Amino acid sequence: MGRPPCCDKSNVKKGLWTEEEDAKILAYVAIHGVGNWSLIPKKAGLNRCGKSCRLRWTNYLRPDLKHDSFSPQEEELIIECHRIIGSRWSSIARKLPGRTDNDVKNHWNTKLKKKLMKMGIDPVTHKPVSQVLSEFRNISGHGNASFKTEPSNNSILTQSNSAWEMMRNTTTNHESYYNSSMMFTNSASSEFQTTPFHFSGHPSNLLNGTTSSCSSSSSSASITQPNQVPQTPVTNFYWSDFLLSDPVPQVVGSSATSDLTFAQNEHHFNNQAEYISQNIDSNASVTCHSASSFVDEILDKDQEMLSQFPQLLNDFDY
DNA sequence: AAGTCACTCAACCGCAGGACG
DNA sequence: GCGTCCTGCGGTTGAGTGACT
Repeated sequence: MGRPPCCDKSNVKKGLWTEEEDAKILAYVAIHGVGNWSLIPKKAGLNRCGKSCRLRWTNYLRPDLKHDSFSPQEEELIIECHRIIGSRWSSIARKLPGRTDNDVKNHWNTKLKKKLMKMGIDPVTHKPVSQVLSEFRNISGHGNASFKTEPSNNSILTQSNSAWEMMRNTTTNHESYYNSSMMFTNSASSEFQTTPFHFSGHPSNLLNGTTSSCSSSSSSASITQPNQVPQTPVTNFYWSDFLLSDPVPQVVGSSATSDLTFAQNEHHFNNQAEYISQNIDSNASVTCHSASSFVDEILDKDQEMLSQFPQLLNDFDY
């Protein structure tokens, strides 16, 4: 027994909005304001679902929205936010005046993910692809060679859009743990090496180069392995500094700028992750092997985070 | 010119949670 | 406490469009 539909789907118009429909919503909102969207279609003379009206207003008609392309500063901010909180698009959008969660989500899926991948950075973990796969091997492998790394001209990125998505295809059990721990994992070495490799052995979908289920990804993505090796971060920031103020600078208008370059931001957050991992619990291993279960480890980490860094969570509406 | 493919982005869907009676 | 309504959210879809063959 599912939830009843919000309206009679068979009798409401769907698809793109016409100028006339937009005008009706604008006129209605100008007089009555927003709210009670379920009644707006009837009152405004629209044959649309109320939910659709709200979405049209929220994502397109709102007068405070920006309809121009994303600035480099906005893109950097999205990447930074995504690194910290993941795909909480509404939270990220709130840091970007004039942008909606839909805008941010679409821009991420169509542009920024590819941008990161071209840099050899996994867009899910924001770590170098080779490191992500190496760590995954440590977690899941138990020493067996489900896949191995070896020099190859075949970049992993030619086979999949994301190392993370490949892993997700392999197993889902590790996902939540890995995702949550990634942010706080103190890398054994901060010197990342983007060693090209390819899989050998199962899973077959990896062998076959099957792309992920990501809807916006392109099967044509053929990205050469970057020669650049990310440099060892220079410690200029500490997590506690980060918490003193809003962890993510808000872009105010299109003229807003960030003092940090993209590369500097990479270092910025690497160091924050390193710092917090050292302070959360020196006794807690960052690997799953020391925990009784994935869930236990995640819950433990969450509790530690909440007790020691409440501001971090508050800033992102946890 | 026609067909195919990849990409973008507006819109839809289902679910979750809060407010309220 | 329960049911209903409303809103917000993240994931996904598909129409439109431009590039390419």
